[in-house]
Amino acid sequence: MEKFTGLPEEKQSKIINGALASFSLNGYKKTSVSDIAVSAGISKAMVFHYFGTKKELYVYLIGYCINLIMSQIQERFDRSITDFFDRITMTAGIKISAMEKHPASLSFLSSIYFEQDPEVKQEIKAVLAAGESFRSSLAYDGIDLHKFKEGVDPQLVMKLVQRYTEGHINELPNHAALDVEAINNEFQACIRLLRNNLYKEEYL
Amino acid sequence: MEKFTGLPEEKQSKIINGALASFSLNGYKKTSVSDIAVSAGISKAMVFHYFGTKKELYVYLIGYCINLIMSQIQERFDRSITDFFDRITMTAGIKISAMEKHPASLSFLSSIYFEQDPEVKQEIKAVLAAGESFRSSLAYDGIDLHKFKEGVDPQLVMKLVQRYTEGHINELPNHAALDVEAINNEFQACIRLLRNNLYKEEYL
DNA sequence: TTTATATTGACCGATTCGGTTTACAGGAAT
DNA sequence: ATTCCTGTAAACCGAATCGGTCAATATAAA
Repeated sequence: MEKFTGLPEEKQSKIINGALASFSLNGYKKTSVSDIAVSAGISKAMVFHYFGTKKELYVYLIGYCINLIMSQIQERFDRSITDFFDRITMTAGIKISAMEKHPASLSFLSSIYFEQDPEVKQEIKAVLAAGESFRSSLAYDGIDLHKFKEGVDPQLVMKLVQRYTEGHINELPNHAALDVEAINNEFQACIRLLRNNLYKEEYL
Repeated sequence: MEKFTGLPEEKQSKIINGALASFSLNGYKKTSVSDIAVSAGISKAMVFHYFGTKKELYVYLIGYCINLIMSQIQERFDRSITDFFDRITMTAGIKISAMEKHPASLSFLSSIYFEQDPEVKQEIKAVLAAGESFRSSLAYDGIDLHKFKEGVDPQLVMKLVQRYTEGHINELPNHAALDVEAINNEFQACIRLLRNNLYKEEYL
């Protein structure tokens, strides 16, 4: 792997982005190393020279993308925000900016969620399990759950909001940059609605 | 092909939907006939028995899906609506209901738009060209273009609206049935906005 | 039981797969 | 000039899979 990490950064990016695009588009099994080589503008032999096997490349990409968004999160995450909905708004903001800066990595990470090939399923499951607990800690740690009305399950609210933001983020690449703000506004309006109806009156 | 069209309808559907799903997911080249057979619950030999070749199957699916949405359109299209925005609202309604009734066909038709394999590119180009003029006739034939303010290009407005509805329709499968109405409302609000700002005052 | 048909598993040559090996181009050191 | 690296790709490998065929079997009508 040092063979690869020693490369000039620009070349690394080209290879990584080529591989990410190929895998995102067709999944693990249906993506051949030749595809990746063509998409990265190098020969097939170089892919093996750099990464050893197709699987090692795939696993490397998973780690690479996760590191990328992890650093994005650590850079912008503000643990001092303890309000449930403010926290959601902040994490959504991080997601959107990550989508703007590293679209290929994000779409690759969503693609691994559906990957079924037994050759990599294990590795994905592990990384996804780890990510799950991390994500829920981002959403819940230090949050004032007592602001909710009785009978309201924050976990359920989280699921709801999650699906909603997913839809919006999927839509993002289809729109020009100008629309992003409008989408954001709509998102915030939705959050406001939920807060108004799910919080106890004294916390509005 | 009569081998296939003579089959009980339910079996035909299963095969068609399996093939549509496979092709939509992985494109022409990356979809093997074995994939389709598994997805349709029959043996690979039967696919060839029914359709002759992989390409014939693909071309048949294109025709099948186009017939499907064409009949949907003819069933619900109202040529007497001459207002530009009313016409758009109507066609969007048709699209959405088609998406609800035949999601696999719709997603297959969007996938052929990006298909690049030379074995089928020609056929797709032909059918797409024919569709283009048809679609523009749906949008423009008999429309009162003089309602627009001077300097407003209806073609441009069409492009704008088209992109907007695309985004919403892509989002559709991600949401529960209850959300569809909300999305529709938002769509109509957008149309209203455009009409208010692009029509001459005497037509508001 | 015979006959016609629906269906498939096994098979074909060709291609492509993941992965290896060899050969070559060019710079550094001798 | 020659040796010796090193980064790179073309050619190659056996195995798997491709699109497609066919002989054989299961099924049902006669």
